[in-house]
This record gives sequence, structure tokens and C-alpha cells, in this order.
Amino acid sequence: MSRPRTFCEVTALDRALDVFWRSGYEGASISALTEAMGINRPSLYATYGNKEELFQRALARYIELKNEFFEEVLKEPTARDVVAKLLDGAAEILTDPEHPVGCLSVQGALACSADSEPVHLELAKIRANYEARLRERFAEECADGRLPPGTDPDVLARFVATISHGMSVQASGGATCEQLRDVAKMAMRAWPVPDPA
Amino acid sequence: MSRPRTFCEVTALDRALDVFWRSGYEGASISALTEAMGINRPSLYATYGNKEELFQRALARYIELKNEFFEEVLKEPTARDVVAKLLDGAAEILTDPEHPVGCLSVQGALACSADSEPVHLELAKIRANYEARLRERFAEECADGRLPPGTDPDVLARFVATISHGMSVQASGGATCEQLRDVAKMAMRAWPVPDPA
DNA sequence: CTAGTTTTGTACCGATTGGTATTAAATCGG
DNA sequence: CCGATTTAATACCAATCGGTACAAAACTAG
Repeated sequence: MSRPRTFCEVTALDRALDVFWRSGYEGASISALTEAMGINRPSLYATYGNKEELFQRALARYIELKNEFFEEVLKEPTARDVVAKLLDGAAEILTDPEHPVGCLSVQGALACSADSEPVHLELAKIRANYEARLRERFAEECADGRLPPGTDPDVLARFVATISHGMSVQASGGATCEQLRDVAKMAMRAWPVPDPA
Repeated sequence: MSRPRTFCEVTALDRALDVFWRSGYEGASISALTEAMGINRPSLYATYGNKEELFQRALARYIELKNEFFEEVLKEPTARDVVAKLLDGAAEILTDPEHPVGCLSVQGALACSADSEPVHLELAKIRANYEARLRERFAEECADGRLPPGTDPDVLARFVATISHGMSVQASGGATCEQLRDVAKMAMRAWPVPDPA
């Protein structure tokens, strides 16, 4: 019925994700994107809308991939286990040589021109969401009395988010997986419940 | 002997610093810079060289200002006091409404196009330097036996740096001073020496 | 008042930015 | 084989990017 497209929509999106991840939203030019995606400009605009929509779709794909691990970790029996696995996994993911270093929600648009404010806000929302998910998980255990009385799930969640995002910055500066693992391990010393082992 | 300049070189530099801090290196256009600095293009290039050199000078000024606080904190009697004061002070500085939120060494160029690689590397070096200063301070106390045997100053420094940079990301997302203070306080629970109070 | 020096403001440079108009090529239904 | 439809590729758009050439203006030394 019509000419078939010569590229895979999700493969090309993954390539775009890689560029955004490595260069940030503003640092990723359309030319760099099309080259990495192996398509030409009109195909990009016809398929994904514009640069911002392409970023949003790449971001959605990124979240989708990350959430797989996140949801799995949330199933751990105790909040302590959740955080330990989460931070240890982060050390690995943030330095995985298969992908650009760091986390897209941090690398994407921490500081940018006013034109990119929507993207900046979207990423802040993603990070806030991450924190909220953790807070809910911790709040359960606070209510159950499985965390010491007076423990604030808000602070716990913010602490874990701070470590996570800090690890992303460290990874961007060249920190290795082992170094980040050490940081994760030390961070666990702050946890209100001691290591059972 | 010649026509006098109509602006103050360091005041204009401070304005440039503000723009770089808020928008990042790539997000700060020459037009935005000149407008904020209250000077025109040729004056900028004649006085500061080019965009990258202007950034380097703004960065140097930034470091100069921050080091004042840092050096003061390093004089605290114990490593624990150093870190407690450092993180508590960071909560304040990173959210100070007088300046853009976050830390320039994090906001400046975490991810960027290949063209800005020199700036990206320079900022990573600044962060590495911060970490190194902490490590040296902690190493002293390790050698003195004032920190428990087996304590690795490397890990301590990396941990504190991770918290600091994570707090910068949190600030960029709208975290308040009080919220960051809570994080700082919780982070201190991980310290190998307990709170004497 | 003049000559020399530096800063200022305007107006421009080529290159690149995100985004499209247009035409040729490729497929399928008839 | 033909017409309809959609993609592909080229070539382009105005706007902005970082950076400058040039001439008028403002000052001082003589």
C-alpha cells in the first residue's frame, strides 16, 4: 500500500537515547541524532515529531528499561534490602560500558537555556517520582513498625535519591563500579536498621 | 592615554558567572552573557578572550569564593566536624536564593557536545580536586589513629563528594535548605566515628 | 588643539541550529 | 501495468551560534 520504511522505529530510538544520554538534550544536535540513528532529517520529524518529542520518547524508553530493575528491587523483603540492592545495582548500571555513564535523568538537562526549560522540568519530575516511589515503600515499613519509631520516610527517600544522583555525577567524572560500590556500602551504614549480617 | 572602559571587569565577570551557573556552559549564549554583563560583544572578546576563556575565569572566581568557606571548614578539630559543617553549609549554599541553585562544577557541563569536552574535563578535575582535599584531610586522621583502624580515607572522601554532588542535583530539582540539611544529618550516621553529642 | 591609544557600538562573517518544501523512489491494490 | 500512498533524499528556510572588521567616540600626553 505504500513504501516501507527502511529502519526500525525502536532501534533508531535507542540510538537517539544513546546520543541524548551522552551529550545531554541541548548538546545533542539533530545532525548528530540523525547520523547515529541512521536516518535523514525528514524521516526523524515524520516519525517522532520534533526534537523535544523525540527526547520525551527516548526518555520514556529509558524509564521503561530502568523500571524493570527498579520494580524487581522493590520486591525485596525489607527496606534495607531494597536500598542495598538499589545502590549496588546503581553502581553497576551507572558505569556499564555498554551505555553512556551516569543517569539520563541527571545528565539530560541539569542546567540549560530557557528554551529547554520543559525538558529540565520533565527530568526533575522523573527524579521526584523516583524519590516518591521510595518514600511510599519506606512509609509502609514505618507504619508496620518495621523501622524504628520516629523514622521519617521522607528523609530516607531523599537520602537514597541524593546518593543515587551523586553517584551519577561521580560516574560522569570517571568513577569506577568498585568505587561506587564502596560508596553504596558506606551509605548503608546510615540506615536506621543495622545490617543483620 | 586612552578611552576608559565603562564597566568593572570583575563585576561583569560575576554576572557572567551567574549566567553560566544558571544555564550551564553550552546553554549560556554570548548574547545572554553580554546582556547580563551589560557590555557588548567586542568588549567581551577584548577583555576575556573567548567564551571558553570567559568560562574558565568565571570558574576560577567561583572556586575562589567557595574555597573561602572550604578552607575555613577544614580547620575544624576533627574530620567528623569537617564533614558535618561541610554538608550543613552545602545545604545552605546550594539553595541560597542569592545565587542560582546547585554547584557550578556539577551544573556547568555534566553532559555536553564534543565541542565542550575541555570544559567538561575541567569541571571533572575541579570535583576530583575537591575529593582529593578531603582525602588528604581524612588520611591525616587515619594515620593519627583518630579514625578506626581499617578506615579507608579514599572511601570517606568519595562518600562525602557523592553526597555533596547529589545534594546539588537535589537542589536543581527544587529541594529546600531544610530538606538538604536532613540529608546531611542522615549522611553523618554513616561516619565511622559516632556523634559525641 | 593635536596626535596617539584604547574602548565603544554597529554591522557583519561563515557555520550551525531546529525544522520543511519538494521531488523521486518504492511498495501495494486494482 | 497503473494510480494511489507513503517514505526517502536533497536542498533549502529563517534564526541563532561564536567570533570580528571597522569606524566613531573618549580619553591623555604633548
